[in-house]
Amino acid sequence: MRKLFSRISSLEQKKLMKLLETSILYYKKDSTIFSTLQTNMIGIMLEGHAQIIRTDYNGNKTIIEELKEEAVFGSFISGLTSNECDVIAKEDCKILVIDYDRIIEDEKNNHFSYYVQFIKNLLEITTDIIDDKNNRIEILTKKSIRDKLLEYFNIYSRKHGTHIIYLPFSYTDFSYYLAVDRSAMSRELKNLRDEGFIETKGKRITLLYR
Amino acid sequence: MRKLFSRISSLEQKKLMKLLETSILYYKKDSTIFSTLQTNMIGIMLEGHAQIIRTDYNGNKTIIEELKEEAVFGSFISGLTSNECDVIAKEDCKILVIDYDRIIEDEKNNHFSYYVQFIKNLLEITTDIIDDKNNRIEILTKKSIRDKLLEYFNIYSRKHGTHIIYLPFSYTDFSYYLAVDRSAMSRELKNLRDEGFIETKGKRITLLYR
DNA sequence: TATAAAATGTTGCAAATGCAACATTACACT
DNA sequence: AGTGTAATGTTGCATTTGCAACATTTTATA
Repeated sequence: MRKLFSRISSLEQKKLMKLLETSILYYKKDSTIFSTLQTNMIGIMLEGHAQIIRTDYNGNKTIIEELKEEAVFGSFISGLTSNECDVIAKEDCKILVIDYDRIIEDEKNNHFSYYVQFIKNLLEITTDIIDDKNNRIEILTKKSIRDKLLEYFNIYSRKHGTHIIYLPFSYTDFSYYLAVDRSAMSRELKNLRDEGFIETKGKRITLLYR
Repeated sequence: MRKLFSRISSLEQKKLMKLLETSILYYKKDSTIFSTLQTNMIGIMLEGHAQIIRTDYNGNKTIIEELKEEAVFGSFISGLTSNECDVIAKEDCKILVIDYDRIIEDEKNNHFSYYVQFIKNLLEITTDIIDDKNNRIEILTKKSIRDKLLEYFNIYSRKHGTHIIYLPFSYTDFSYYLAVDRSAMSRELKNLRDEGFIETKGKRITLLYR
């Protein structure tokens, strides 16, 4: 994962945070970090662990994203706008908050090299995010559950250069990621097993084709 | 739409293009601009009009994106990686090509204010793109065709602040965007009409609910 | 304006999937 | 270790959707 402060020394980092008038916020376990309202804010998880959670009209909760250390998040990144999403601290968290508009609008900081580096890092992170979103869209546009699974496997396999997949989330969350019914997905995984395309053991899936 | 060269004078723009060693390429109508291979390149359509087109294993072609003047495109933006996508000129085109790696890696240019402005512009464009991708994902994750349509309508309506929708593409392409069968979508639109939720006339859809 | 080509509308049918309900297993917490 | 909770596996059934085939309308092009 790319980092927001790579190629920036800790001294420069301090100057930068002064420049951007960032603030550091602390949250206790189980407290709400962001609600939908705050917009144009970028959060960087310095310490701790949180989850972006959506609650739909039925009250069902789904984990949209896991936020570990170094994770960058915010409304414009995660698509929180107009959705009923909250960011909930699963441990005590220390979060750096930056006003996105300040980054873009201020011109007086342009001559600080570390400031430019910071923006480049942010640009790299956003293009990585686009890449992830493109992958998900590629998967979601497949018509059948089988094709969605296989596309996920292909992308994972290509990215990691391996035929053994370790699911980074539970099967329940996996079905949400693919936007299909969990039990139907389970059925299709069984079909793929029976037909000899894959082997599974827990969250490890081995691709047997090709 | 945001522009890559906003807040940059034409003189600075020239300097910038020298700095980044950009090149301007000309393409005749119906010629192929990008094939899948070229990666890490950003294209800016200066003059003309092109389409990003995917050809699947059946030979079916679908328009992924329309590229009009000022449009920014490239593998990392459009998810062209590993897909059978081509960019085809529909008119004679004049395209500015920039090596993305050069933007990110070079540090010697950091002190040019217009260079920083350029990167900021690029950052803004990428965050806008993320926003679009998030919207599409939001739509694609709906289970039924009806819900996909309604979600599209809602997002459009919110963005444009109107209850009258002018589809920016054909119904055929619309069904591709929603990743559903065209005839099934047509059927569902008819249902929505019959139930009094919408009125349609060509590509104009009027929302009657709420 | 004529004609071909593309887009759109419509329908029957088969197949895939969502849904619900329940059994079984894994996991977390005390 | 024991107990409650969450995750996963399984299956029948109703519904939705994709697919195919064709009619009709619109658009593009000579």
